[in-house]
Amino acid sequence: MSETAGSRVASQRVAEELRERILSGRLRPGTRIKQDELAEELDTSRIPVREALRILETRGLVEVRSNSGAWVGQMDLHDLTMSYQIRERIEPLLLADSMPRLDEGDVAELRDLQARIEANDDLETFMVLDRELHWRTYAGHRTPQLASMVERLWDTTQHYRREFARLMGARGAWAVNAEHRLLVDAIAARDEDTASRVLALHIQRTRTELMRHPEVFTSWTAGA
Amino acid sequence: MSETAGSRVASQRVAEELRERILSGRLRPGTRIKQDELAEELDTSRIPVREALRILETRGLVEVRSNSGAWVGQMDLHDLTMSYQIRERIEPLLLADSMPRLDEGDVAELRDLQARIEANDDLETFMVLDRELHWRTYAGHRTPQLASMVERLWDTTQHYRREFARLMGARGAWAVNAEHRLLVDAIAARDEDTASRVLALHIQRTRTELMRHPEVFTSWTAGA
DNA sequence: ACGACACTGAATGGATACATTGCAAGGAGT
DNA sequence: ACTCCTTGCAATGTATCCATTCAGTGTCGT
Repeated sequence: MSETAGSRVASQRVAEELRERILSGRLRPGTRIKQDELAEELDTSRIPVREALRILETRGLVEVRSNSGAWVGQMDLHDLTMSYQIRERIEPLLLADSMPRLDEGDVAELRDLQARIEANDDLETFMVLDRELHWRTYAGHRTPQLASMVERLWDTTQHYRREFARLMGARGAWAVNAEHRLLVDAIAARDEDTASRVLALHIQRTRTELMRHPEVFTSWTAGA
Repeated sequence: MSETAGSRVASQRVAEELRERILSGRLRPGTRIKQDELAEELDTSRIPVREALRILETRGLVEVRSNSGAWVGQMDLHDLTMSYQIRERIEPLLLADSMPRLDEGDVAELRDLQARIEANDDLETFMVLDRELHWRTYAGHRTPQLASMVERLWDTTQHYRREFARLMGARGAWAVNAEHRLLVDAIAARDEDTASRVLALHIQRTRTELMRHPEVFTSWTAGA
C-alpha cells in the first residue's frame, strides 16, 4: 500500500497533489494559495484543503499565516546555504544508520541509477534520478524522525537545486558523477567512514558552488 | 504582542494550551487525544481542535493518524539517542550563527541564569532555567528554520529529559554546571570554536549518560 | 471450545452555512 | 493634492450537521 497516492482520505489526496505541484516546479516559491480555488479545482470543500495546508506546513513546503493565507515556502541565499550546512552534518548520520542494512540488491540498484545519471542529460530526469539514488542509500535507515528531517530539507530546497542544476548545465556533471561513484563504491565496500566523508564532501562542495551563484534567486524575487 | 498567548484565533489558543500540557508533563507520551473532549473542555468546536492537532504535529509533539486519532508523541531509546546525535551536530551550528550578535546584556543574563541554576534544586525550575539558558545563547540567530528544528528536538525529548534529570538527582549536577560555565565563558570571550566544542561535548556527554539509563522509559511503556 | 462474521457505537472525516478579519478602494475633509 | 476615515468585499476562521471508518463485542457455526 503506497498510501497517499489515491488515498481515500481527501486531505491526504489534496496534500499529495499540492506537494507534487510544488516539487515539480509548477507552483513556485512565494505563490499564494487560496483555499477556495484549490477546493473547487480538486472538487472538495475547504476543510480538507485546510488540513492539507497544515500537513504541508509540517513538511516545510507551505507557510500558513493566521487570518492571512498560505504561501508556497520561500528561501533566501542564507536559508539555502544553511540548509546545506545542516545536510552536511545530518545526512552522514542517516547514511551510517542505513548502511548496515543495505544488501547486494541495493548496491546493484545504486550502480544502475549511477549509470543512468551519467547517461542522462535531461534536467527533470536528473532531478528524479539524483534524488532516487541518494534515497536508495538511505533505504536501510531505522530512524523515520531523522529521515523526515532530511526529506524536508530536500523538499524545501528542490526549487533552488533545480535552478542551480539548470544554471550549471553539464559543467558540474563531472564532479557530481565522480562523487556518486565514490559514494557507491564506499557503500559496496561496506566502508561507513569513507561513505560518510564522501557524502559530506558532496554536499559541502555543492554548497560552495552554490554560494558563487546567487543568480539562482534573481528569477523569482517578485514571486509574491 | 506576545501572540499565541491569548490569541484571538481559537486554533492557536488550543494549540498553545495543548503544548503547555504536554511540555509540563501533565499529558504523557502515548496519551490519546480525543477531539470531542478537548473541544468541549476548551469551549470551542472540533474544527479548531483539529487545526491545533495539525499545528502540533508540525512541531513534532503530536502524532495524527487518519481515521484513527491523535496521540502525544512517543519515543524509544533509539529515537532519543538519535535526537541527541542530531543535536550534537546542529546546535553548534545554531550557536555559531547566534554568537556574533550576542551583546554584553546577553552575557550578563547568561551568567545570572547560570548562577540561578547552580543555586536551584527543584526539578521543574531546572527544566525551565536550563532551557532558558541555552535559548539565550541562541538569541542572536538569523535562521528560524534551524532554530525551529532545534526547538522541535527539545520539545519532543522534554519528557525524557525530565525523567532523566529526576533519575540523576543531584548526581549529575556538577558536570552540567561545569559545562554551562565553560560555555558561558567561551561566549563571553567571543570564542566561537571553543563554545561550539563545549556545547557538542555537553550534549554528547548527556547522551552517553542517558544510554546507561534505559529505565527512563520503563515508567510509561504502557502509556497508551 | 475456538474462530469467523456481522453488528453496533464511538470517534474521526467532510460539507454547508455563517462569523470575523483584514485589506483596498473611494470619498470627505483639510 | 494629500491624508485620513469609512465602507465594502474577499478570504480566512468557526460552528453544526451528516457520512464514513474502525474497533470492540457478541453470536453463530463448525
